[in-house]
Amino acid sequence: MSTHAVTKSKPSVKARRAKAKKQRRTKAEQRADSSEQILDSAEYLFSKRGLYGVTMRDVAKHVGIHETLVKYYFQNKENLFEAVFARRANVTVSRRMLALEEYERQAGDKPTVEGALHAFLDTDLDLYYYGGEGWMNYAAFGARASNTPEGAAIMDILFDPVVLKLIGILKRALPTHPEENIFWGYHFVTSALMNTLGRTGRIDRLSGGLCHSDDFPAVKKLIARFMAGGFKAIGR
Amino acid sequence: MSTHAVTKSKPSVKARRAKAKKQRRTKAEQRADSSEQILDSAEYLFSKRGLYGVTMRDVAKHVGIHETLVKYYFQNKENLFEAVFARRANVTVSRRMLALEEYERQAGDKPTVEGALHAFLDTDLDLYYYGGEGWMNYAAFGARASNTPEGAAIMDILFDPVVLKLIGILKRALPTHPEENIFWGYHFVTSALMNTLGRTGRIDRLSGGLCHSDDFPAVKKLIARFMAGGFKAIGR
DNA sequence: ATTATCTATAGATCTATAGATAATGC
DNA sequence: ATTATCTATAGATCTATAGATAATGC
Repeated sequence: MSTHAVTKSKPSVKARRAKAKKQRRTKAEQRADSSEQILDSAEYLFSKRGLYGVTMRDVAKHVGIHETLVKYYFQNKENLFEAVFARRANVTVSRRMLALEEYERQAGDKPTVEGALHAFLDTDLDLYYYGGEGWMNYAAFGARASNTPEGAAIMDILFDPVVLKLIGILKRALPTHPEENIFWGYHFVTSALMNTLGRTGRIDRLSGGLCHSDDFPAVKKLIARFMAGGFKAIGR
Repeated sequence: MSTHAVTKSKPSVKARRAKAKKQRRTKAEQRADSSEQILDSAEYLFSKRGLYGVTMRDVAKHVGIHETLVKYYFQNKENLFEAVFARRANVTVSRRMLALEEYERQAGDKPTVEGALHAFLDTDLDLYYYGGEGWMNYAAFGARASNTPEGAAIMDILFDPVVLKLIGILKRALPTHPEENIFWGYHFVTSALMNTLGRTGRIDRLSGGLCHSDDFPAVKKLIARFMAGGFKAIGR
C-alpha cells in the first residue's frame, strides 16, 4: 500500500495461491472447497471457545483466506454455526438409525436396554474416535453446544428422530417403567455421552492420570452397561 | 452535555439514587453491595451466554451502574468470571462435605453407593432448587462452564475436595471394582448432574412436556438410584 | 457473463486509562 | 483523606457494505 515495491510483490503471492490451490478446478469445486475449509476451521474454533468466543475474522484467519469471504459464504455467524452443526448431523443420525433398526431386527420382540444402548452409543463413539480429527472436533463442538440454550434448540431439530427411535425401543424393553423415568433415563444417558465428547480433561486430573478424556474406547466398554444398570434400578 | 437544561436535570437523578441506595451506609457496606450486585448480574448473564457472550458493559447495564465500575471492582472479565464461580463454591462444597461425613458416620463400615450418592447429589439439588433465584442461576452458570476447558479447570480447583471425598466412599462401597471404573462412574454421575443443572429445556421438548428441565425434585427422586444401579453393573 | 476473491472503509462496540466529582472516614 | 462513582476519550476489534479484480463458464 505505501510503496510500489510492496505492490510489486503481490503477483508472487497470487502465483503461489494459484499453484497451490487452483490446478484447473471448476467454480463448483472451488466453492465446495472453500466452504468445507471454512466449516472445518469454524468447527475447530467453536469447539474450543463456543459461539460467542469466535469471530468471523478468527475463522478467516484460521483458514488463511480474506476476512470477507466467510461472510460471503455464510452471511453471519449464527448461520455458520448452524451449518457446522448440520454438516455432520445426518451422518451420525443415519448411522445410529441403521444400528438401531439392525438391533431391532436381531432382537425381535425381546429388545434389551443394554442392546439398544450399545447400538446407540457405541456406534457414535466409534464414529468420532475413528473418523479422524474433524469428527473429534465435531464431537467437542456438539458437546459444548449441548448445554447451551442455542445449541439445545438446534439439537432438537437435528437429533430428535434418532433419539425418539431409541426411546421407542427402551419403552418396549421396559414396558412397566413409568414413561417419565424413561425420558429421565435418556437424559442421564445423553448427559454422559455429551460430557464424554467434550473431553475437558477434568477426569484425567481428577483420577490422577488413571483415566483419559480422549479414551473413548474405555468409555465405550462401560457406558451402555452402566446406563442399562441405571434403567433397571428405576422401575417405579 | 449540549444544553444547560440537560445539565440541570442531573441533580434529580443523583437525588433519586441517593434516596434509593444510600441511607447512611458505610463504604464497606457500599463496596460489598455493589460487588454483590455485579456478581449477581454477571452470574445470570454468564449462565445464559457464557464467558465470551457477555461483555463488561452488558454486566454494568444489567446492574444499572456505570460501565467503568465493573472494571473498577473486578479488573477484567476473567477475574469476574472466576469470582462468580468462587462466591458460592464454598457453600455447596461444605454442605456436601458435611452430608458425606454425616453419611459415613451413620453407615459405619458398610457404606453403600446409593447412600453416598444421595448425600452428594440430593444435598446439592436441594440447595439450588430451594436456595432462590441466585442459586438457580449459579447452577446453570456452573453447568454451562463445566464442559468448557476454562470452566473445567476452575472446577478442578474449587470442587475436587468434595469429589475426592465421594470417590473415597465409593471405593469403600465397591472394594472389588477396578479403580478406573469408579472414576468413569463418577464421570457419568457428574455429567447427569451438570446437564440437569443446565436446564436447557431439551428434555421438555423431547418428552412432549412430560418432563420439565427445572423439575429438580423429579431428578432427585431418580438420579442416585439410577447411578447406583449403574455402578453395580460395572463391577469388572 | 458469472462468480470467487480481495480492497477500502464506515460505523458500532468493547476495553482500557486518566482524571473529575461527591460521597464517607477520622 | 480516602474511596465509590462518574466523565471523557483513545485505540482496538468486529461487522457490514460497496465495489474492484481475476478467475471460470459458455
